[in-house]
Amino acid sequence: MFRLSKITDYGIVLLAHLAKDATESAEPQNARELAEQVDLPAPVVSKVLKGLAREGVLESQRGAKGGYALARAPHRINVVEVIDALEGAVAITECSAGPLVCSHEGTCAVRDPLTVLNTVVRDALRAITLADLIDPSFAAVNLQQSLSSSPLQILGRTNSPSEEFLE
Amino acid sequence: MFRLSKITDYGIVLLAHLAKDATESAEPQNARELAEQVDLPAPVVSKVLKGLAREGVLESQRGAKGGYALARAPHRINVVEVIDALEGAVAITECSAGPLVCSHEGTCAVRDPLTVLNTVVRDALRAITLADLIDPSFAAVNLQQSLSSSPLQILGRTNSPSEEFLE
DNA sequence: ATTTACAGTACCGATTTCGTCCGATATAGT
DNA sequence: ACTATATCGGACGAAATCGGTACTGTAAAT
Repeated sequence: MFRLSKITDYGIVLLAHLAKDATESAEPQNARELAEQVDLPAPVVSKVLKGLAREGVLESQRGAKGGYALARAPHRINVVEVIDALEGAVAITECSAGPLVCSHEGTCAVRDPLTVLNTVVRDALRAITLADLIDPSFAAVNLQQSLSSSPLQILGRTNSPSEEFLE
Repeated sequence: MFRLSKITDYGIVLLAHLAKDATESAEPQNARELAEQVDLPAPVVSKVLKGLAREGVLESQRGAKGGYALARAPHRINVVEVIDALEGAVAITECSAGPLVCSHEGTCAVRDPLTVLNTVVRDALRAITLADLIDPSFAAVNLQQSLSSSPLQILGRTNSPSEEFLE
């Protein structure tokens, strides 16, 4: 299905890296060193960090001894913020391109439901924070649990899903 | 954030259209007529329908009087199936391109969590069916509810999210 | 003043996506 | 059998997007 851009992927890796070292060192880390540690080209890392700083996920310190540091504690930075910062908060669909798609019936029949889809996905990702990403126990536990439960049950719907899909 | 490709968007629109007429007419609808009804170029519609048929979301009938029909009832076709059929089930990230990203620490620290992200998103979309998309009450109800609840609560986590985000 | 490091932007190459087209194959009706 | 109708499968070209680089400007520390 849809995937994140590499830039966003890098952003998550970089933030996770910063989050792990965020315990004591309140000192900002500069882009070049960070690039070495993560083994990515320095210009790219710089670009990613700039984007995150512009949107308030990171705080930047200019000049000598400058660098980047998390703007908040890891558990208060969620994944949607990161994605929005690096890919510009585009929605799940862009009806903008085809305004006449549903012209024969006035307003499109699935536009509203698609925004619901969008909201569901965003909510799911908003619930995951940087702290979760660097928590070794997070992956194992949730991967298992999510197999037996459907997130939308919480919306009051029990539409008996997902036994008949092979994937 | 990440968005669906146009092809997938068209696919959802087409399926919703078919689902609405699926009540009685078990007769297949041909691509050309469908294209007119939805006001999309015929070759594109054809391509989309082909993809959906190949993956078993639609059933195709060749020859004269041929066309496409839903392979199952609308409530048994979910959104993830549609996306997988039309975009090839690519994952949320593609580490394949940069195998050395995390070489300095052996295995990447965030790979597993990212797969969790992927699972969460897929589960959220799997819970939504074609029947939901054409149900007028679906959008209004869930848009409202999803604002006050976090899908991940169901995973046994209560990490008190989302009051501090402006979006 | 000099050095360090972020800020912003512009740019090019590569990749992906979008839409189209064509020959082959299967079915229905005459 | 023949013909008209439709899907099947793949290939192709143009357009848009993405990934990565480079360059100039600005701010802070010594």
